[in-house]
Amino acid sequence: MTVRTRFAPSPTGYLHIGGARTALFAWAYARRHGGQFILRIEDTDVARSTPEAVQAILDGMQWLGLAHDEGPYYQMQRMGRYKEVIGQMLAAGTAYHCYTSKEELDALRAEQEAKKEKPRYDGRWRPEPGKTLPPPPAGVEPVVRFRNPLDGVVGWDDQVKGRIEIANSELDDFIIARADGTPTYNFCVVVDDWDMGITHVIRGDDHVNNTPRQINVLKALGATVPLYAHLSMILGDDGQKLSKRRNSVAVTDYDDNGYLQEAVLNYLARLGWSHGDDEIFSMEQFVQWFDLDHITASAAQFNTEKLAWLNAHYIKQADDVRLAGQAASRLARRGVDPEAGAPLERVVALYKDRVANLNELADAVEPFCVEIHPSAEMTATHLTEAARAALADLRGRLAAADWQKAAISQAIKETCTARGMKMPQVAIPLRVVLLGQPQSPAIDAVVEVLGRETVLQRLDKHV
RNA sequence: GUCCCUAUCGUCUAGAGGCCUAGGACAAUACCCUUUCACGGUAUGAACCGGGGUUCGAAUCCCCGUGGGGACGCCA
Repeated sequence: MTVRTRFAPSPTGYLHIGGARTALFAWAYARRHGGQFILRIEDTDVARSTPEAVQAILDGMQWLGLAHDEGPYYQMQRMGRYKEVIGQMLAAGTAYHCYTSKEELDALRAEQEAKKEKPRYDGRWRPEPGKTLPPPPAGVEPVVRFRNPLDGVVGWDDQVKGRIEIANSELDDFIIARADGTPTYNFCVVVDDWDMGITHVIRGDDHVNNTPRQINVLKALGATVPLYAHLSMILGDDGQKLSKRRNSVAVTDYDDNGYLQEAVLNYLARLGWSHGDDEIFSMEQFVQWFDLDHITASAAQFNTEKLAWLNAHYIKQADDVRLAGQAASRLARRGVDPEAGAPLERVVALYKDRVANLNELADAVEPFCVEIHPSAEMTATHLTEAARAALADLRGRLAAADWQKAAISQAIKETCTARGMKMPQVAIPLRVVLLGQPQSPAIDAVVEVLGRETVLQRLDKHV
């Protein structure tokens, strides 16, 4: 049996970080076992689903590199099939028409809540041997309800949480088709998972409570029940439920915020799953190692600092050309011409082991591309008379120097000696003049990469 | 209210009865490196939710509390 997993988001918003992890795990499981990963768009909520959201999900999946082998399937395009199955169930007696109005249902619910009972449908239209149903009220379009078993328990061996059993008496006859004939979620999922031959349902644990209902329908249909693995939820940095207001929830936000895909993927993989003490690993390794046995059953809190650490790690590893491209596009977005200054690949090489994200990298690179304007405060602090004199001295030496690190370093050292100054007393004012900041990578390397023309020109502005 | 899930350092986690005086990682602290700031290196502090069992022995198994989460829709 080949493994078939699926990711089934509803297109009502962006691909959020929790969904991304679910997708990652389902994808990895299919890859691990040489199976197929299927993408299914659950768009039956016509009021909330949008084509933009579908696109956002597709974009998010693509950014992460989670390619699907089949799909995307759209539930709205499968209406005929759902109706066909509903017809079969009605004929087989595993489903029935219910004429209870929404008002009656509300009243029933209120009554049950008043009695501190679990709100549930009371089965008034459920056909039973020897039971006489009232005549269908005129002009009322019925809903279709699933005829859930009355007793016994539904159970499954959850691949993450272990054995879960729920008494059928806890379940009621839920609606599988609305009065307008459209099928409902719990029913569509069942038909889809069945038709698509899904072997492993890997999804968020907010679906644990849907699972017994779905299993009952599957059984009524004579379908094979897949294996279920329910992933616990991801909490925000603050330990609260993820919210759009407080957290970065859309995966593409991470792109905007300067994160590399491999950092996000590695972080997500490690959030709720582990492989011994391994913290840093490639997607190839992840796919080789991934299993359902090492998934945590409890909720995990998102830790932005750890993500940042991973991101810094992957930036250090990244190819200079790739980083230069990233810096260039981020600069361009700020209206900075990335071609205007020193060669980006060389600049980026200077900063790649000092920054935690791509936006910081762009910040660092920017002074190499645009005219800089050190603040008055900055110049007042660092460009003292002595400093200016030293820089003037250095300018002369640099103008004549061979343009390579060793010679540049030599020129700076000579200036120090000539002026009777310590290295930082020259290097820091030089940084301020060249980059507008008192800190930078090794000053000789900065000078070299910036280029003679720019260096002399910036020196001239201040000395 | 009912049902379901869950509980190891601040955080992510290792741990499947003795290997645990509980390991790793992020973060924190200290020191080292250093031409500034970073990076890097070394070290330190930091946890088994509480109570009962079971057992020669429990972080690991069971029960009860407590905390957290979820579900109870003609939403998905």
